Amino acid sequence: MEKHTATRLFESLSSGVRLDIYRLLVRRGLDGLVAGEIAAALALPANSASFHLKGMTQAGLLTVQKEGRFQRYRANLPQMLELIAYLTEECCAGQPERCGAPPSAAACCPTVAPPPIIPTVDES
Amino acid sequence: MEKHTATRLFESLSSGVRLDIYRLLVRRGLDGLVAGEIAAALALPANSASFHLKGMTQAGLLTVQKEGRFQRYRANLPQMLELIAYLTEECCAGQPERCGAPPSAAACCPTVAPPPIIPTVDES
DNA sequence: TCCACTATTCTTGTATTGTTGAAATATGGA
DNA sequence: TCCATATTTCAACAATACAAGAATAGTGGA
Repeated sequence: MEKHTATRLFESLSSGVRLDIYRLLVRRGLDGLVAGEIAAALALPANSASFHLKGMTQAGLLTVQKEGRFQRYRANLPQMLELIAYLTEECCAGQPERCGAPPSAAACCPTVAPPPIIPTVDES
Repeated sequence: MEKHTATRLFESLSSGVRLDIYRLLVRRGLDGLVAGEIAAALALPANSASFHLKGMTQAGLLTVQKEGRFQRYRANLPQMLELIAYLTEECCAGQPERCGAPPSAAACCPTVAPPPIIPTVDES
């Protein structure tokens, strides 16, 4: 994943309105919701909802499907998994045992070649 | 997790500079880096690095520890796991089997190819 | 004490984002 | 065709974020 893609996804989730939209759609899963339902559920003006839905879709966070005069939006979960993988890439320099996170997080250390860590002073 | 906490975390990751800082610190794991090393590694002016580090720390994305005249920063991985859990709460209306995998597990285990959680609508 | 080093804070200018109301586009039915 | 519904686009304004330079605070050694 490219950095620009990642920052666009995070930016999409950095507003309360868009975070609400995303979580609502995550809960709906496959069913998704049409634009009007989303606006109604969150008490948003239609144009405001449309503004955010467009941005989230362009960022890759949502998918949209035309249904007559409705637009059905769904959360793009695989994209979210890629984002998390990008975020935790080369976690703990590929040494899971050094990972300071709980056991469930130890799995965030993929078995990739040791990364080119910047030269640093060897602290104790 | 409260919504405001989540949006602040996402906002922290929505700039290229801060995303670079976070990923750098994720790779360093428990060792972390002091402010000057971070600025040097990313070719940032010291005041710019300090500005972003402060924001990320206040958001809860990083932790900081004083070491003499140095400030050692580390990625707050447990907080990231909480964030992911918040994001995928009640995924698919509480029927995770419809996703193909538990979100919390899938989120932090991208060692295998990301599973097709939801068959997304073809957006091309 | 003075000095070098580390890091942060302050200030200013610029750019971007979010919200609102009004208008426009697209679809399906009478 | 005409009309109601669903959604998007446009325009304007306030609010906020970012970057860079200068100045300030804290630490440790000579």
